[in-house]
Amino acid sequence: MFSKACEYGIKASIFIAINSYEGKRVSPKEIAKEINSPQAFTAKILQALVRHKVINSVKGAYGGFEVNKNELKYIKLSQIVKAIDGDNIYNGCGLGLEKCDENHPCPVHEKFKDVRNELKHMLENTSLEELAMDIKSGISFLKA
Amino acid sequence: MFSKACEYGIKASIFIAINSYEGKRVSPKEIAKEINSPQAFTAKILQALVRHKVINSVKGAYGGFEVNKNELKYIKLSQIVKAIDGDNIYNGCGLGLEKCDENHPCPVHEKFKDVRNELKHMLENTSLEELAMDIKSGISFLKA
DNA sequence: TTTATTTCGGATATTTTTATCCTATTTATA
DNA sequence: TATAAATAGGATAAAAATATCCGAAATAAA
Repeated sequence: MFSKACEYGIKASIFIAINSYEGKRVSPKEIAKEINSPQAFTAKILQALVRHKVINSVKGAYGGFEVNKNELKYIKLSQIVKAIDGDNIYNGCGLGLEKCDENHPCPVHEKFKDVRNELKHMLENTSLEELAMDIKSGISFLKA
Repeated sequence: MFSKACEYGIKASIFIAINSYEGKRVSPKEIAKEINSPQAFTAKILQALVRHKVINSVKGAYGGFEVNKNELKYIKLSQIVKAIDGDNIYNGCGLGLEKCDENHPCPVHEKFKDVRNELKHMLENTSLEELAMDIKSGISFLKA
């Protein structure tokens, strides 16, 4: 469904959110340990999220990654997914046709709509804040 | 969502279905041309579908790929997807956790359920027959 | 201003997925 | 039985995704 890069990006963002909530910046090293991901690769993904302005980075001593605490509830999963995997999962054809729309649909175009809408709805209505809260309260987990 | 291999597998199966309906067997060459896919790679995928008994092959002169005309309505998309991409899209964790269930859920476990159920429902309730009919009647298309 | 710390970004390596090529095997028909 | 037409399957190749390494640039504090 999502690429490894995107999975790491989502988990990393949640961990950053938890810490930003408490005014702490975190490093790729801490993040990778907490979400059980390869550190250098994770760092690259964080860079991409910064470029897309999903999260913020502060260089130099006492720096690290953070998100604006007040924006936590407005940052949606969809932003992270689009930043890393692009919008193919939103707009791309389920069977990979270059051109696939109402006028020239692939065999599963109509059937796929419901799935895509459900996914879209989920991604656009799930905030980093709620995901972070669930981790904090022990309801969900970032690694096995 | 699906791998390229799976996309080819679905489109190939539909084309085979159309032809089997008319009593004709088809070759990887014809299939690849019709669904706009690399021929040799498509042939490998067809082999996999045969091994998983989704479609049938007949070797030698006048051979080719076919499906039992009478079973067309009972062959569901889910069988093709499982044969090629495995059941990860069904059972795998949305964020790639090795262990992710009700007792130890990933951050999106609950939210993901609806999406997965919608997808599962679609795959398990869509038959090769209906997809083939739509192509035959010009409602949908196998290539752009 | 120097130092230690930290992100940035280019280069490279590894693994997986996608794709190609060639030979062996099977089978219907002449 | 010989031949031509097919699929089967192993060996490679190419491309994309995943992962690692290292030096450059930025920055806070001593």
